[in-house]
Amino acid sequence: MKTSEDYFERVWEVVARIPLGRVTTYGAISEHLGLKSGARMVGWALNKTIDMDHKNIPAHRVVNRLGELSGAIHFGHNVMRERLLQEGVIFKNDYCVDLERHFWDPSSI
DNA sequence: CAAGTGACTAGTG
DNA sequence: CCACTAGCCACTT
Repeated sequence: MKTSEDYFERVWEVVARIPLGRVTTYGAISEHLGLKSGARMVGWALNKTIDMDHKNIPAHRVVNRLGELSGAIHFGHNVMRERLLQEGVIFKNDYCVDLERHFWDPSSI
């Protein structure tokens, strides 16, 4: 628990910096944090977020590399989608956002 | 302690 | 973009 705790905090810090109406990917976050293949751990961190009621963390702005709302399973389908729609995110279909248009690079801050 | 699981990704065809 | 493989690491069983 202790080793991953710092990592979780870092993830939350990055996710909290995602501008409104923008999205990023698990891989981009993990890479920005220096982990070569920690994409799965990013998911874990966000899952913890829900458990702890970290609603300050806009986890709905994190999607997989294809722009799919892979997190909607744990978020509640409609919730994640509606939240993104409310922020003006364009969807390619019900389960996939337009990543080309809304992608935000964590390193660009 | 071994094997399975998961909000993943990159490489290859 | 699809299908398949391998790598990844914390956590659960």
